[in-house]
Amino acid sequence: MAATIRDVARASGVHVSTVSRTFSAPHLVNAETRNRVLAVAEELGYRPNRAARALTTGRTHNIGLIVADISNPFFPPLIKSAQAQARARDYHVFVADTDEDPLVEEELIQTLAKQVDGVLLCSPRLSNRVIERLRADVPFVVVNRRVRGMPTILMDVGQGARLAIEHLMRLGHRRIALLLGPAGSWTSGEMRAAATATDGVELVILGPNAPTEQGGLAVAAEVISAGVTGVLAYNDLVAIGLIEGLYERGVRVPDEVSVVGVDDIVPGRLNRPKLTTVAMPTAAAGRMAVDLLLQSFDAGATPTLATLDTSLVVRESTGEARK
Amino acid sequence: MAATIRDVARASGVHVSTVSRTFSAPHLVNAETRNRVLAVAEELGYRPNRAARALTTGRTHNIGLIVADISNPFFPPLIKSAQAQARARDYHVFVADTDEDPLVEEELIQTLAKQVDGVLLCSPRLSNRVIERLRADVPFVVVNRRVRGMPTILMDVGQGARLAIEHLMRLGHRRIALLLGPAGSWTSGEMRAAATATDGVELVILGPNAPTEQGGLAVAAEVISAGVTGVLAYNDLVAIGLIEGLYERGVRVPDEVSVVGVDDIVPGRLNRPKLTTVAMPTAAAGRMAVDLLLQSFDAGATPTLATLDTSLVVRESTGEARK
DNA sequence: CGGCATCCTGCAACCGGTTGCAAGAAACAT
DNA sequence: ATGTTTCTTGCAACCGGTTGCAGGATGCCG
Repeated sequence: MAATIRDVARASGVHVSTVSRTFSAPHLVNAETRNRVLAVAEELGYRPNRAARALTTGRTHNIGLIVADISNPFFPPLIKSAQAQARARDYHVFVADTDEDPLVEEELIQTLAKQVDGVLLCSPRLSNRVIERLRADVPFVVVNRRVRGMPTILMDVGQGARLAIEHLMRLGHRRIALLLGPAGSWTSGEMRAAATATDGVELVILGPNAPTEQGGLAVAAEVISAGVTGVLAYNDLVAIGLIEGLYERGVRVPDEVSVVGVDDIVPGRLNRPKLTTVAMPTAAAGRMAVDLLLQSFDAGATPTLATLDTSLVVRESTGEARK
Repeated sequence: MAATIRDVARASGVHVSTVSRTFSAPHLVNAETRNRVLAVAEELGYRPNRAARALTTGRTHNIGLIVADISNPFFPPLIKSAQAQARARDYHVFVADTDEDPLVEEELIQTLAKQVDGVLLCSPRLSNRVIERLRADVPFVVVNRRVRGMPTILMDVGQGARLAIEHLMRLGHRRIALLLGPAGSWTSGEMRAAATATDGVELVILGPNAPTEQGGLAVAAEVISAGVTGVLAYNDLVAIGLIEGLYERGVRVPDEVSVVGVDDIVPGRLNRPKLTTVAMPTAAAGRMAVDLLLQSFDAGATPTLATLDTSLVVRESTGEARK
């Protein structure tokens, strides 16, 4: 059995409260005593039990990070930067995956609620209503979804969609398909709104689609029969799947159809043709999300909204429109 | 403030112990009382505090999952299957990423120790000695590393390496490069041992390399100057990076050099040429790891060793050796 | 009607820490 | 010598639950 604070107290001949202070408020204990306690603790291999500490302080020094699908390469950079930022602030991050299932998402939040000080909710699949209700259980920062009254990090995918469509139009494309994402996705709605608001383009909207290569593969036939020369896909995975699907049907990218993705994930850079895409500031988002969350702990709740700009990365999957 | 067990007790006119039993041992409390308590609890939005419960029971019903690099696509399938299996057993999984840093890994284990019932340690970068010491703090199951006296899941990468080399030899390759992984990697050692033990092949060993596309890109020049016609890479990411690096230098795969990866990750399937690779049974490994861990809780500690077979998936990155 | 088992509930100690309060000792001021 | 302040430490209650034990109520049996 691991040593407890009482073992250390007994072995060093002081009261448990003195041992406690040695670790959580060292300036309150005499240097000599402190050193003795530390020596004994070291010898016994004592480490404060963070869960027990949390019971009285109300602070676990952990934060939860919930993502819809950990195998989507979009998330790891965000997770990594959040983890790094948290570590620098003496916090730890627990990641959990909801499998794109709102029920699992809700259950996970409930479970995490008492074991973390706050939760980073990335690309949630839950409705705003449910999220607002759950806020009573644990503080949130929401990433990639606008929820009023809550700290939020948005990556301006609407602006990104505009960049992509303008890029395609400059290349002479007039009839463009927009591949939507899954039904509950805020991102998908933003892209649609931005695309619809653009003048001078015939828009064909296809979807909802699964946010994976499978989703892209599955929609390839529809894209061909829609007679478009340019495509803006919900994300890079869909774009990669689409290119694969087009390739299988003898349609060449970018010679016959130009494809733009969103996210700028690693596989897109390795794809052939290399993917033209809207780069999302994921690392910055992860960092800011942690800061916003920690900030929301002590400051009088001032829900902040941060909107991060996206940028277009032109590679090889887009080219001049065929006449 | 969230409702506690005492709030519920007060509001329903029973003692806290009765409320406690209503949730953790319902058969011990009268049906009528139980329903009343449940109704009050529902109304107050009461949920048992799992951390507090863990303090007395010693069971958190959480398990930790530590991986070296969450952005390596090798891990997500393992994470997902572990999570699914855990959920079915009423456990939750917390994932953490060590950034390939042994010190971070150790710190993470210490932190997790009191907040989970056990830890799945995947492809650890720590030395066996340290792992054996940390076992005192928390039960482990180790994946992809042989640690004596501990439950272990191995994927037989030695056998996989043999499959890959035999495949290359059948295609007429005689001079083959083996790209090692990072220094502390058990997997890398196993591959080397298996490759060295194979007769009839001139082996060129290159490395250690970072287990990423960067690692593959960086070693491309060396591969060319080594004058080999076949390559077995530490993993798919390295293989993809290598193919990219060879391509940049005008060397065609598989026409001039054949490349075999290890892992069978998704990007390898999307790569062009599609990657020939040694498929790892990651989903099975995740499932078994959870089972082994849960099993180690109640059973009198019987450290088990499970070795899972790998298989060769032949795609487009290997072909006949040039004469 | 007495004896006994069963069911249900309360009491109180406990898990491993934290923290407000008080008291003794030492240092300092007057 | 006395009063005041500053340090240091112990005491005990508390965080939110769980659980062994005991006792009252009820039902069953002979």
